Amino acid sequence: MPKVTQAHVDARRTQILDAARACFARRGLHSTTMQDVIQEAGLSAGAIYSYFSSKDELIEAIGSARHAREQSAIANAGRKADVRQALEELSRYFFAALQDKNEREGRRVGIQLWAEALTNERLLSLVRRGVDEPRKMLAALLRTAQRAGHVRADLQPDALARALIALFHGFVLQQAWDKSVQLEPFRAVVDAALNAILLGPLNER
Amino acid sequence: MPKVTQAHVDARRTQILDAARACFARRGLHSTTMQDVIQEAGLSAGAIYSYFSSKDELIEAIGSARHAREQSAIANAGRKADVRQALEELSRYFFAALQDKNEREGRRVGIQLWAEALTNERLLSLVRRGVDEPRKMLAALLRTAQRAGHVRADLQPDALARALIALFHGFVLQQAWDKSVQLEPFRAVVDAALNAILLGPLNER
Amino acid sequence: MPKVTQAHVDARRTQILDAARACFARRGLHSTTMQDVIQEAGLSAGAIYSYFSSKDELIEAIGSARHAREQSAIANAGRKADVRQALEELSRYFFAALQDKNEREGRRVGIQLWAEALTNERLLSLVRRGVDEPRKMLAALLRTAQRAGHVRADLQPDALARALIALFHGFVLQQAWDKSVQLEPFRAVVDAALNAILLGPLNER
Amino acid sequence: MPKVTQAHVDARRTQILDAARACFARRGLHSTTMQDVIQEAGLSAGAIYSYFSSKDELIEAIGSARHAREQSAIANAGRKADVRQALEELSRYFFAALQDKNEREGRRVGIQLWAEALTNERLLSLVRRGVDEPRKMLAALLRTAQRAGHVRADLQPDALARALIALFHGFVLQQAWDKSVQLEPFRAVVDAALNAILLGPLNER
DNA sequence: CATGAATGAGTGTTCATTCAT
DNA sequence: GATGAATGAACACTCATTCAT
Repeated sequence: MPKVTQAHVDARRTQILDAARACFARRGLHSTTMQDVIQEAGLSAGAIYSYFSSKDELIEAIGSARHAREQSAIANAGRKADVRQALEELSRYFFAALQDKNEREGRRVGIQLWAEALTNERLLSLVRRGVDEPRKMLAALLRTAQRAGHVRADLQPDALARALIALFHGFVLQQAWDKSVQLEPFRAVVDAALNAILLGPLNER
Repeated sequence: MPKVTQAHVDARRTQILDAARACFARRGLHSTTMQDVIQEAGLSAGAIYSYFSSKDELIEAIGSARHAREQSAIANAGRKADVRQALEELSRYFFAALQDKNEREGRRVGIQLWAEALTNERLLSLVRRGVDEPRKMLAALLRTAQRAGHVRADLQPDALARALIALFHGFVLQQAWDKSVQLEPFRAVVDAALNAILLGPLNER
Repeated sequence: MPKVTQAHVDARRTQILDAARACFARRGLHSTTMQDVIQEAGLSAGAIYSYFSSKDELIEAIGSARHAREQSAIANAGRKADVRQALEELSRYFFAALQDKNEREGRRVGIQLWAEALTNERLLSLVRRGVDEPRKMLAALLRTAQRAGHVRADLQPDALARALIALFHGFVLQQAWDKSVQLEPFRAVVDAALNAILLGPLNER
Repeated sequence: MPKVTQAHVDARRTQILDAARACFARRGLHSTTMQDVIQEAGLSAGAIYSYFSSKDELIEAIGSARHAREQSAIANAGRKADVRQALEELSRYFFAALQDKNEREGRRVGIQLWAEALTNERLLSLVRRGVDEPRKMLAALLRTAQRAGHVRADLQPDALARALIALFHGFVLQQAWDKSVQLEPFRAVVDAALNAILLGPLNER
């Protein structure tokens, strides 16, 4: 019977990841020293290294956690049978996340992971999955709708899915660069875009 | 009379910036050492430091050059009086740039500058101007068209401009993460989106 | 009345020393971490530190045990009144030890202790006694034989003893560096050398 | 035309190796920190690492230099056609080296390399060659002499060679552990042993 | 001017040891 | 007693930058 429960291990890992995320958001992936993380976490170097074997692993773990969270949220939204409902749900989720001040740190780190992925194989595969999984889900959704005549026939579902993802990624960037950027007007544009995609009775109202 | 002409100075600067860009694209802003740049440029440490006073300045200069190039291209396109023509010109420019294999390095470095901007004031202001100037230009264009009834009245020109920029930024990311991503289908979606924005006789054909 | 018997304490100490010896032989005195020893022993850090107060003490204890074992074996052999018998007994003991696969670990660690002794006073005194005690014993033996005319008069008993010890140490090294080294031919040479030392009727047969 | 000559590079390497050797002899291979070597050499960390890429490489280079020196000395001695002359030459060389106070450091480090070789493949191959090359040379010498009837027929030349090497290695150890050990009496024993090996008229005087 | 050897503060990481549970 | 998570000083090594030649 272990004296230290799995719950304790999880708590420590979370504590460390939270500290690392805060530091990375504040000073950047590379300017953050392990010393920074150590202080922020209120632990010792040894303690941190007994949970994560390197700074890179810490970075990867943050990317992983981020990926997992997004994935489950997206998968949830995608379960809606109705295209419009699913898209609305996804839109709701993303805009809610974008509004969330607590998520700000996470988004700032996320952007750094996007850049880091360009020169880090493991992060690249993580980031790719973060694009590919939602893209496939969205594309499947749109393809079904397209067959039923609810989506313009001249557009590729896959490209549409990519465009929606690009829209969100691009907005995450703009918001990170400028806190004063307004979410609502942008949301109206996205909703209009979604409506423009959808045809038929759905589109009438 | 300077022994070293301005032309020579410019050539050296360009040589160094090209070398740095190649290194940054290959190994990342932070993993690239000055030694890497020195070797790639085929110069000495001293030579490089006589043109740029620090690695940061090198990075900033690359960002600046990138900004300047984009700005002039965009300004050019924006000169068209006709909204549709202007948008088509911009779309043409961006997709041409995206297709350009020689620009691949530049885009990879660009993404890293986006991330770096989050923790580097000078880069942040550069990146912001890279968003704000095109945004203002686009927004002005769309506002004019909107007054003339050629753009849906329910959408804010500024938000529309942001969305178009987000779309491009997002696609730059996807393309950088996955070389196999197809440009054409995406372009069709963007064109459809642009058309959806534009109303009236312009939209008929 | 102690709850923990001396027998139990001894067993634990032996268990720890065996584990440490195995690790030291495998990875070297310095590359072996206490964690390695802890795992090999199947105990906890705390348990080990309650028997040995430091890694250095562990090393010293291994040296001590090694010294004690050799000393008693040599002392036994030296009890033979007859020089030839004593030398044969010693030769037998050393070559038997050298043949013993189980002793291989011990010899590997022993060599490391020889090196360590150069910078560790306590080990140095241990190693010195490991040379001096056999040397004095051998020298006394040879001196007696010399007085009886059984050993060449022109050689110093003490230097002869040193040479015999050097011969064995040197061979321990060669064997440790190369497992394929043959013992028998070397033994023949040592026996010839011993015979060359001994004169008179002893040497006749 | 390089501003820095090969001679300068060699001088720096020697300077660093000398400093490292001094430190290693004084405090041991493992207790010596790179900081120690840096101070002893009177250089900076960076300077040292531009000549040797790691502490291990420094250690190996010292081993290599030691090996090279011994090898050439031994090869020289072995050139004598006459067995007795060659053996005397070798004996002279080794005892001269053993007497040399300046070589004391080198011998102390050499012993540590012997131990290190047990857990370091590269050092092992170096140390092995340090045994095998002299052994083969000696064995060839003895084999020739044996065929001419000048060496006892019942002893294997190779084992004899090993024994001579063992004798020297063993004495290096004893001398390192105890500075007061006398060289002369030991030398008399070795000479006697060499004579015992050699037969015929050579052996008469 | 140009060079590139030299600098040295700073980095990520390790590991012998401790001590709260 | 026994445990093993936690400590933190110490380590090998890097790299942006300088400056004597």
